[in-house]
Amino acid sequence: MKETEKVREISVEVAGAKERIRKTREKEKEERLEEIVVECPLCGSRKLIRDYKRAELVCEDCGFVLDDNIIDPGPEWRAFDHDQRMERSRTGPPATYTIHDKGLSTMIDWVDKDSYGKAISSQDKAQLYRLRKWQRRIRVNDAKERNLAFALSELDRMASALSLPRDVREASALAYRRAVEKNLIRGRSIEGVATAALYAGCRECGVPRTLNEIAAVARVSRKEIGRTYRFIARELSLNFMPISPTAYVPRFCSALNLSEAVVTKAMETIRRANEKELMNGKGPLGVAAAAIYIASIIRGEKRTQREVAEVVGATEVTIRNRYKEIAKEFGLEERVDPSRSHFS
DNA sequence: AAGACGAAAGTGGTTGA
DNA sequence: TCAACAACTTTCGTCTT
Repeated sequence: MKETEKVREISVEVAGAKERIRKTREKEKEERLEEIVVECPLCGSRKLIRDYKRAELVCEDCGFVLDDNIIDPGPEWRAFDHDQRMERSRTGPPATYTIHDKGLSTMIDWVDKDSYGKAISSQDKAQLYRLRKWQRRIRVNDAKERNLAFALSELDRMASALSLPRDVREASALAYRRAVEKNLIRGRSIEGVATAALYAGCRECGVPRTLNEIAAVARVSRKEIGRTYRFIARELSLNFMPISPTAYVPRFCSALNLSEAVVTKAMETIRRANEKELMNGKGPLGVAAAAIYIASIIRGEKRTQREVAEVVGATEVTIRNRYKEIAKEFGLEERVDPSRSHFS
C-alpha cells in the first residue's frame, strides 16, 4: 500500500469524524430549541419556540415574545455517554408514594461478595447476616408501616387489574397516605379505604372508572366503596368536579367496537345537551350511555339499548329516559327512528 | 323472537326541619 | 332523627319489526 493512499484514507476518516461531531452539535442545538404547542395571542399561530439559551418563548411566525424568563428544566451539565451520565447525575430514581417507604430504603444484597466481586471472610459473613436481618426487620417496622405496605400492594393489584397508568397509582397512594395521617382508617377496613383512594386517584387524574368497574376488582362492595370515598373526600377536602359524561365516551365506544365518528358525534351530543342545561343533575353515566346510543344510530352503527347498557353499567330504562329528553329538545325523533337508521 | 317502550314499585342517599 | 325527595334500578307486561 502506497504512502499517498494511506494519507487519503486517513483524511477521509477525519472528515467523517468531523461530520459526525457537527451532526451531534446540531442535534444538541435542536434539542435546546424544543417546540411547544401554544396559541400565539398576537397572530393566532399555533407554533411557538422555546429558546433556552436566551430564556425566551418566541412565536415562530410573528416573532412575538411571550415570556422572556423561562426556566430550563434540563441538567446544567453535559454527558457524552452512559457512564458519564451516571457519574454526573446527582439524583437516583424518583421517590414514589406507591411503596410504603417511598422507595428510599436501602437494600443489602444477598450475595456474599464485596463491591469488587471478591468473596468476603466467614467472620464478616456472620456480621453481614445480622445486618441483613435487622435491615429487614427495621424496614417494615411497626403496625402502621405494615398496614401501609399491605394497602399499597392492594392498591397496586387493583390498579394493575384495571391497567391504570402510573400517575393514577401515585395519586391514589398519596390519597391513602393522607387518609392514614388523618386517622381516617379507624373503624374502617384498610381495603375499603385503599379502594376509595384508588377511586379518588382516578377522578383526580381524569381517568374516570365507574364504581362498578372498581368494585369488580375490589374485595369490598360497591356500597362500601362509595360510602368510604365520600367520607375521605370530605375529610381530605378533595372536591372534584362531577365527572363529565364525555370522559367516559371514548372508552365505552371502544368497548362497543364503535368508530371514531361515533365518538365525535356522542361528544357533540353531550356538549349540545349541556349547553341547553338539559342534563343538569343527571347521572353522567346515563347521559354518556344515551349519547352513545344516539350517536351509534345516527352514524349507522347501531347498538341496542341493552348492549350499551351492559357496557356502561346503567339500565335500558335510564338510557331511554335520557335519550327521550335529548331527542325531544333537539327534534331528533325522525333521525333517531331505528327503522331509518340505514339511510342516515 | 328480539328489541323497544312505559308503568309501577323499590333502593340508597341527600336535604331540611 | 325523620320524612320528603330526586335519580336511578328492577320488574314486568305490551307493542313493533
